[in-house]
Amino acid sequence: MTSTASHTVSSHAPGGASNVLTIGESRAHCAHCNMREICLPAGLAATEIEDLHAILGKRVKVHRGEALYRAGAPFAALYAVRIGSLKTVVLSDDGREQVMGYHLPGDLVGLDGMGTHRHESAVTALEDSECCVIPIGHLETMERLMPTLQHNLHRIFGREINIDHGMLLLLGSMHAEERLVAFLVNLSARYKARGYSATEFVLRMTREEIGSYLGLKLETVSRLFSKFHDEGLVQVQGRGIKIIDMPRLRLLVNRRS
Amino acid sequence: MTSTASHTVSSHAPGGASNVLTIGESRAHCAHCNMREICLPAGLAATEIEDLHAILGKRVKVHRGEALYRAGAPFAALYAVRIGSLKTVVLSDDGREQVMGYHLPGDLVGLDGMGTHRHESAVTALEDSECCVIPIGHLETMERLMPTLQHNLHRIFGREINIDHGMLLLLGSMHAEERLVAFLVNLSARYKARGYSATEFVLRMTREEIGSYLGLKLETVSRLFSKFHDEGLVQVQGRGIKIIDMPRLRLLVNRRS
DNA sequence: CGCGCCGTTGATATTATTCAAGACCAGTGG
DNA sequence: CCACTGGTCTTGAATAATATCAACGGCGCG
Repeated sequence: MTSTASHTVSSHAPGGASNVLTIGESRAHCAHCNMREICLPAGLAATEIEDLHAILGKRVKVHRGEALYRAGAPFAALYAVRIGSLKTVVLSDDGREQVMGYHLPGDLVGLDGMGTHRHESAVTALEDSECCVIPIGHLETMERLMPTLQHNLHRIFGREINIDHGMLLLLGSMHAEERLVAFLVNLSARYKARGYSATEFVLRMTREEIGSYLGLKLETVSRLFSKFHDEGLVQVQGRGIKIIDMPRLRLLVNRRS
Repeated sequence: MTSTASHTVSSHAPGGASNVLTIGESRAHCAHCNMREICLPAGLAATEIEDLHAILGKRVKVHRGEALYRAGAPFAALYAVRIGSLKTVVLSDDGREQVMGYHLPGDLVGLDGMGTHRHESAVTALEDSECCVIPIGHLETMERLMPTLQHNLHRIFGREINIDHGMLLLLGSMHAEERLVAFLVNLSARYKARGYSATEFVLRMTREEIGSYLGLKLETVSRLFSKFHDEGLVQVQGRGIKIIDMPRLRLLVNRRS
């Protein structure tokens, strides 16, 4: 992980001249991070953000396909996604793989380790990504000193639970079509909240991963995309998505039976 | 576990008003509660448990079929189940109901309110039940003063997330049969952890509720119970369950497609 | 260029749902 | 005591939804 990577990825890094050495060089600059409003420091005063910086570890870069952490790894930190996207995956005993989360910049990952102090699932980069490391020991200390941070953390835990409940509702009570629509609508909202286009985005998961995430087979996902495309709801070109008729999409999520 | 109800509530006056009845007398006695080892105070020193008592609200009694809280209610407290059993339910926009949790004594419920400060789901008693109330404001204060409590809470949050992930795995990748077996095996383990029989227990949910919980229809649940019964895996008599062949059950959970 | 992964599409099989009928059971009132 | 009632549970047959199997096209990459 401390591997001083051979090349810089930096789609964001200003000025090429800046340190090629390591991403750890600069601690995360929450104050200037685009995601500060939806990430951990949301609502913190400037001075508090400084305090928070004091406990941040170095950032880590995760190449596409590589793991931020694997199932069974000791729980040492939470991670805030800064750039890129990642998936949370669990492997059942018999080798079946299930995608349980799809994480965009600003999301906090790693919470699955809090219960047992070991990560129960693995997190893998879907593209070259970068995460801020928040060592858990330091975080707990800081939390005791900063009620706002404590509160933020609780909010984030709660949000995580709500997200999971949303997925339970999706998997437990929706048809294939509704699931995929809900997935698209949800993604749209999340991209919008992050300042990206709500109508045009690129999926970072294969059909198989999307299927696993939604409890469907990859063929079903593919067929549905084609269907939506034909019906003029969404333009689909491989992983490129352009939402054409959002109102009608929303109707589809809650159709009866 | 018929918890010495020496101080049970004086049956309230007729003309019942609120569905939730607070118990005036005794604060919860964690120190003597059968569930202390799996509940919030697990691992706390005796003096710490006393401190924890200081912030506990009154206990509440919830009659079968009534709500501990409803969706949309302001988030004011967490609740520890003391006696009985409850379900967590969400109602989707179009009126579909989905059971998302089945709670036994020792479980902490109400965490779904942490994200937005409103409960996103409702919790309803499946039988006459009793919960300890832990006001959230007091809890956050206490948490700052007691690292052990803070840590316990984090563990519980994490456990909750792991439980949800388990359900996601179940709903996302298991067949009907596997789901129902996993449900039984899980229940068995939870009853065992609480000092009850691991092989004989009574379901507190209807077939429909179980189906909702597992993403199946009630008829499917019924058929599968009959099938398991015929195969000598489980004796099923209405809601009475007696596990006959646990090893074979375990095999069924992870059968390859 | 050829190879491997990914995505699409069709035909078929399987699984679970839906619709329907009736049994069971506890509680209620005549 | 019995019949009645409403909710729950079981079971069967028909149906719909999704998975599976299979073939092929495309794209990126070494």
